[in-house]
Amino acid sequence: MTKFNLENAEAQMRKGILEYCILLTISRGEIYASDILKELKEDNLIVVEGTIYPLLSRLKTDGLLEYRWQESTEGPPRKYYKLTEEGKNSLNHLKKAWESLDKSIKSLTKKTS
Amino acid sequence: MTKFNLENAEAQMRKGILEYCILLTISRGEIYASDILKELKEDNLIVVEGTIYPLLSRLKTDGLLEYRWQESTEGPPRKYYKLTEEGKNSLNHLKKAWESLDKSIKSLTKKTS
DNA sequence: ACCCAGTACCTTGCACTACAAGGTACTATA
DNA sequence: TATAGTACCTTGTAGTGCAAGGTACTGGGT
Repeated sequence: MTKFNLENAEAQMRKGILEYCILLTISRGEIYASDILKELKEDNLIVVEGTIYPLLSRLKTDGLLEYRWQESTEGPPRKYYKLTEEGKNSLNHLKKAWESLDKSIKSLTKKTS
Repeated sequence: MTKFNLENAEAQMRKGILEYCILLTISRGEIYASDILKELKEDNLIVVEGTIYPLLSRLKTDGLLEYRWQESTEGPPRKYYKLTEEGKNSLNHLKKAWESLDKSIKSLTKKTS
């Protein structure tokens, strides 16, 4: 017997939005994975390492991101990511998609209340 | 070589939100699957049959929804769904989750611009 | 010299979701 | 008795996030 899992449902809600959030964060300037995680946590977005590394790799392979290595005095070298032109374009599209979705939900909520 | 697929990315964005949208729609009163689809399309939310039927079944199994059969003069009988008390509770939680997410994105966007 | 904590990268296997494609069955109309 | 329209449902696949684990660099303590 399955039981409705609210935490899971909320996690599902965050899915898919993540890509948009990461592109948004990188658009502010060069940044590396661990710091992206910290930034997102500050805005109450829960993400973990196992999620972000494969995602960054995929976005790099897809041509939305590029990176350079930089030495660190506090540990291993870091990969600093930034958006490519294509990445900036895609971010703009995702922004429109988000706004459209936001509008749809607001419309639905309005009808309901 | 994979290529970034914007439509897919936008579809991913809608994932997880769907459950919330369906509960919202049903909370307005008894309704059956095909009409839920029409309502969501009116608000620019793309959903298809193969998505909604398993989802409704799951929400019923989880105790968030209940339904009754009703004959139709225009075709086969329909399943009219409505929220249970637990369903109303979960909807409230999902609403809060959505608002939190919305807030996070707005905060991120603000920093960026 | 050695170990350990902290940082930063990455991979593998699993669970979950949406979708495409197909199927069943009822009604009304020609 | 076909055909179109409605409404239900299932199966297989692709894509995503996560938990858990692994590698490797730095610096501080003993």
